[in-house]
Amino acid sequence: MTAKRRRPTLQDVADRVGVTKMTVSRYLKHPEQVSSALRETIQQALDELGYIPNKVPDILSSAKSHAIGLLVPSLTNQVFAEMIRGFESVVEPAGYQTMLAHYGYSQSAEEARIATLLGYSVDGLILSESFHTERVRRMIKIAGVPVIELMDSVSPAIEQAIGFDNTAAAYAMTELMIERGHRNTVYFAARMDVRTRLKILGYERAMRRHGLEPFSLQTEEASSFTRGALLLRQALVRRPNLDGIFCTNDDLAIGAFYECQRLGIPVPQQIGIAGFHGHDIAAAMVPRLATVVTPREEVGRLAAENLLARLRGEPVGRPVIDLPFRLEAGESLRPAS
Amino acid sequence: MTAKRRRPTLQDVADRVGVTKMTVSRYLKHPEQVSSALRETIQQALDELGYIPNKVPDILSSAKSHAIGLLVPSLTNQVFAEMIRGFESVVEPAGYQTMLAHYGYSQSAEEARIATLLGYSVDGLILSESFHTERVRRMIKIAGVPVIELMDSVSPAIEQAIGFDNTAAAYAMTELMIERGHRNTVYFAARMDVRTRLKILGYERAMRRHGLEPFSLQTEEASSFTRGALLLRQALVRRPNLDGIFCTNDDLAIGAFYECQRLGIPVPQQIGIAGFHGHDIAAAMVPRLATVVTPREEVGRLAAENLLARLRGEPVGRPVIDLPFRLEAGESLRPAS
DNA sequence: AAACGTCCTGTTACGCGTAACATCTTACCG
DNA sequence: CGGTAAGATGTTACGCGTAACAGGACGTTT
Repeated sequence: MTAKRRRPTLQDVADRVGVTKMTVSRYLKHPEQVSSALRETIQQALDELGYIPNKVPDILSSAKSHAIGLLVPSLTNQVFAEMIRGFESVVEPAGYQTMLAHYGYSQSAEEARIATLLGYSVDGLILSESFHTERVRRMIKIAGVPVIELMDSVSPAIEQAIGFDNTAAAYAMTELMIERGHRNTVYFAARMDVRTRLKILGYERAMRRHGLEPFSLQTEEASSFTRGALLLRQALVRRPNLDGIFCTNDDLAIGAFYECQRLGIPVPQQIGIAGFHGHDIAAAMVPRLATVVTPREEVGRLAAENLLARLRGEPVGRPVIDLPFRLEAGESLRPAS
Repeated sequence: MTAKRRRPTLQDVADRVGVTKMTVSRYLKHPEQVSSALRETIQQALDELGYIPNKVPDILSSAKSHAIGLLVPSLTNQVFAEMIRGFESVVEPAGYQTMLAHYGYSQSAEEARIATLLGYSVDGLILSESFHTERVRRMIKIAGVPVIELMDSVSPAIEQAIGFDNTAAAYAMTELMIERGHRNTVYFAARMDVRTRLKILGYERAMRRHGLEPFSLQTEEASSFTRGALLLRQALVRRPNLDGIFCTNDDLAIGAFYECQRLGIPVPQQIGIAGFHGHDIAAAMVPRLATVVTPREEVGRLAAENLLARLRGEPVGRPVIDLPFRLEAGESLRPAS
């Protein structure tokens, strides 16, 4: 019977045709260099054996894998899912494979993932933070692969950052809330990553600028609808007369909104609510949620384009690519006076 | 100056220490086999050079990559994001790397992704469908890697399927709706994949069983909140006197719900609404959404455990692992009489 | 002191696709 | 018909970590 047969190699195909594996290899990469008589025979042998191209030997000798490592803190956070979609829409047609890894907002996990990805010889890296351990920076320098950092537009820690200005965005939304008469607001934050800190900064600056006292509620837990509800109840205890909630993302905002509905608090009359990112649901719900619409899919696309350019040998472009955000007032803030 | 230096290899480390690369390799894999005097020197050399382990040569000679290919149709669909989370929670601590790929519900794209993943020598594959092209089945057979198919509990096309019974789940929810007095219902389907078809089947069976006429509205577009709103308007035109909506997922259901709210249609008095999957938001919204709670994270975990067992050499377990689902009546159906 | 064991390090060979170069055939030119 | 070019195929070497085996140094046993 068939003993445990191993996956066919180029040599197996070549033997069947009666040529060397080099000829078969050429047929696969540069068919025009092979005589038309052989082409048919080789194709037939490939089909019969079911040859599956093996990239590993080439990766070993060329140290190029045609794979790009993409590191995100979390996959359940929709923002990153949409960023990934943008990224892949460019990278996949270009013939590159994405190696996705996530590190759960932990710097040591990020370090380990990067080492693993570099162990597979990825040609480039996309990171979702601009703060890294010393070892991460060193590894990347030694590996010599191009790196792009996403979702912030602060100065890049390594080479190039693509994102939007979280601080300015939060500042702008806070001002809109104030303008609409929500002056005694609370900021809801979850999972204190860098971006959240930048947003809080923008919120606080805008509040102070208008002579108001900023107040933020933070939790280490991941954000979710239920978390938003919880924070709302806490906020009402600590600031009973609050008239506005600005959330670090739409999930918290929607959770808070429903909790208001349950408690019979009219939105936006008594409390105005604003979210961040502008997911599909923000525009679908009643009332439409006020939110900062961020260009996350665009961030992914641009990251891919810039990285591919680097892999083609082009130099690093602008070190910071700052994309515009957009304020959506929705119906969860009081109407403009 | 430093000419373009390449990433250090084991040989570079060995040269610096004055041993052969075999000794350094041993230090990394079996440190107890190296004299304690050398250990320090080697570690120092590793640190100084910033050696990053290279997995590629070993993948080449062992044909084992310690990576598992995970194929999902879409990353923006939350169901898969949560399944992935369950999968990684098992696979990552076990020291395996996940290579994620998505194929946008296209069979030819699935074929291409599988070839790519096998080209990287993945040790196993997780697929999110149970229907595949002949070539896919052949490739997998030739590659000889273990494969698990997810999210259905129909008989596996290849070796083993892990999931839940979509047809039974849809049947059960349809019966619940009928029991609650929603008899003139419409099924909302988007993106007609296999699972959607199985659900429609369950819906139709339950309706017919009770002497009712099933009616389903389908679209090829991806589901979304806005899509749910759209479908609701279409349904009202085609079935003006409908009294219930059963959606293939929570997104459509929520979109339909908000559209009812906009149109002034009372839910659940005039129209009852049910979703599928039981995402966080279903329990958070007001009214709580009736939905089928599916064990998607558990599916991911079990898939990982079963695949790892296979990689340890254990035989295929039960060919079909059928996990239970749960009906959540919420507040978007009329109360039990 | 011969025989054997233990501990440590070195040597050799291997995996497989491809770039670079070598070789052979055939064709066409003056 | 020698010479050269073009076209097709073969040969060689390489990438780098590791399993398997070999060998040297030292200690212990009888």
